[in-house]
Amino acid sequence: MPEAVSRPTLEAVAARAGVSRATVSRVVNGGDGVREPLAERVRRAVEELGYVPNQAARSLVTRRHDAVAVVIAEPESRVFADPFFALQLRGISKELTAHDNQLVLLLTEGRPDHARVARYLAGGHVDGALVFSLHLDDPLPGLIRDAGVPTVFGGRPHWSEDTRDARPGRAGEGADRGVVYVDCDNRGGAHTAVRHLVDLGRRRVAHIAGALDQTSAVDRLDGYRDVMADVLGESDPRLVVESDFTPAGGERAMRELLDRCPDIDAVFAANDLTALGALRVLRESGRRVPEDVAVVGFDDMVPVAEQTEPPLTTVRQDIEEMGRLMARLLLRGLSEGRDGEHPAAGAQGAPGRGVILPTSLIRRASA
Amino acid sequence: MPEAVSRPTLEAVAARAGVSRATVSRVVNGGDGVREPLAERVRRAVEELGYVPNQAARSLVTRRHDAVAVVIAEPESRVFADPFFALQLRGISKELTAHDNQLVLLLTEGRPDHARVARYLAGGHVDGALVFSLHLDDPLPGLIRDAGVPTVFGGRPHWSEDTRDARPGRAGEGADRGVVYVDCDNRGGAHTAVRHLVDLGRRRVAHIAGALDQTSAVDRLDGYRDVMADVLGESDPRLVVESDFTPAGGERAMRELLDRCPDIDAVFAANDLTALGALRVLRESGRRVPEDVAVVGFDDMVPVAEQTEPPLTTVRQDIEEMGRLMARLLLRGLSEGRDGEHPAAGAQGAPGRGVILPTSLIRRASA
DNA sequence: TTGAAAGCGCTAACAT
DNA sequence: ATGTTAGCGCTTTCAA
Repeated sequence: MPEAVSRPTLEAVAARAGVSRATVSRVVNGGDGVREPLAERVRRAVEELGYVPNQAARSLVTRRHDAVAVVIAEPESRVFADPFFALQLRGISKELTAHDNQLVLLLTEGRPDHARVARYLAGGHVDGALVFSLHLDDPLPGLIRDAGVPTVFGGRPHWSEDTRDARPGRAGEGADRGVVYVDCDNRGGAHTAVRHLVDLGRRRVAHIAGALDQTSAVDRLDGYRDVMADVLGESDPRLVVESDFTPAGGERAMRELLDRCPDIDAVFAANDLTALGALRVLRESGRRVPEDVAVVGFDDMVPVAEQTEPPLTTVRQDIEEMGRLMARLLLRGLSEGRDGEHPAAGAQGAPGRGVILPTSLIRRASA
Repeated sequence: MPEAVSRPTLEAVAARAGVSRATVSRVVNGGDGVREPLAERVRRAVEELGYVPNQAARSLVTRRHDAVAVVIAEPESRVFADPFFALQLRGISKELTAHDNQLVLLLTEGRPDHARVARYLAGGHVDGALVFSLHLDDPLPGLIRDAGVPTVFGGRPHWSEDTRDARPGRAGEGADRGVVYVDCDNRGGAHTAVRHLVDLGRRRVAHIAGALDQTSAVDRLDGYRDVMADVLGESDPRLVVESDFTPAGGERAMRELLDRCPDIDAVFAANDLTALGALRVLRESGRRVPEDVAVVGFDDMVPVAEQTEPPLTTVRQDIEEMGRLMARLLLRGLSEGRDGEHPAAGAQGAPGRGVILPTSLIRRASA
């Protein structure tokens, strides 16, 4: 297989078309200000020579890269293993592609990688970054902020000071104004799920929470509490167990719950995987689902939710759309930054801090 | 948040260190041929200024990008949705990172994207490509070949003319010599799985094949046939059904199989998801697993395989390692291409055509 | 061992 | 509307 041979340059195209480099450049970049017959000649020359612009040369002068970094921290964690990220990436990819941007994927595992990523971003290799921050104590988001790269976060960062972070004493504390992020309505979705259980007549509704160092877990817990407080005046703290978003964790939590309160008549699990574990323990314990205990999950990971026994009622979020939206927000911010507007605002401009996507309840057999 | 401010240049570092640009360049790139005291001064200046080389400028002259494209065709398909790709990406990412290369992710959906990807690769934006080709009729691999970019394939391409493609009349036909690819030992893994079932005393062993336009499905089928022919002299064609790697497909196939041959005493499913569907139908039909029918899957997608009832015996492949290996092969080919050697060989050099990773049987309860 | 200088291929002022 | 020209920041001969 041949090495990449030297590609034709602008110069070559210009020679072939009998025009100057500037003219070719104009045609190649949108071509306004060039009379049609000439433009056509140039286009033909481009075609004949198979000319493709050298991006490096172009970036050198424009200081743009038409490339965006996607940073995913700790791919070991559950998140990367489930279809979640695949879908999100797909959404991001579609949007970037539609705007002729490339996707540079940065996966990190641990500290040394953080520095590497920060350096890369600070190095101005990409025009912006889409960052998935997962854990409360993750230093990466901070580093990235410091790198001064326009950024949109996936999932509410813990320092977002958003009002939906209902925990007193946290909101606003050390927070940044103007952080742009996209998330699904975790709290609202949880609300819907628990409401559904309550509407079914259930009163002893337990919650298996996710890892509470992730905002999604916290928000879902808050949504659960909203309803419980609303309906029952107060929620029995014994009905909540923290878990870790995994099936094994779900099993452990369910056992603990059953141990504490054998009279549970419903469970809202922080995600579908957790629900999977819970279902198994419920079955082992001789309880029928949904007759004895109704179960609702979160995520609607279809391959999982449809295959459980019974099929899982769960809260769906449009994951691909989240990805697409993140990319759109970033690109919009970038182009605004370029077009003057609020040059200093970059991606963190007008659109406001966070965009929350709606969720919906998918009813199957488990509740 | 500030826009990316103008970063310090080589020039600035040179001025600060009181040396020429050339000297700084030397130090930054490995620094041989520069006396220690000077080199040290340069390093300090780099440090103080927070200098990061401008990759565009560098690429412009070196014609290298230290970037590799990962092309994944049809992310709609099952492949992208399951943890498979996430793991593979992780392996690739680790290896690339270790060699200071960036990962440019190219996801495609359909024809228009093919052209786009081909153009991108031909445009010389990256040094090489890692390509996942899935389907027999996928034009992408061919386009990529024509683009003249050093490439390593993930999974045996259908035109690999490898000897493990046992189907007569196919081998060699229109094939390329020297295609580099990495795959797991699909045929051997299938062999092991079926052998295991036979060793358990099963004789009516059925196979639910994957989509036979993918080489992995074909190779697994071949492995199954190897053993059946070996043990029973010949395999009953009614024991094989083609499916599609999905749980729903597995259900359909299992029904069909049960219909044709109610006396089946074992099933080898093309992957774990298929096995999942098969298990459900088996249970519905009143058969016990493994007592009445033993079941073996393929992939060892842990979250699935451990959660089935009963837990699934399956063939494991080291997916992350496959990714890592692909990247390693490509980078090696690239550096050989650069260092002279067989400049024309590029990534398709000495290492030979395909690298096949071993598989292993993970025994759980289903067989 | 170090420095000076010539581009890499492109865009964007500025001329015409 | 088109051409001329001056770099973008870097590596890499070539000279010293």
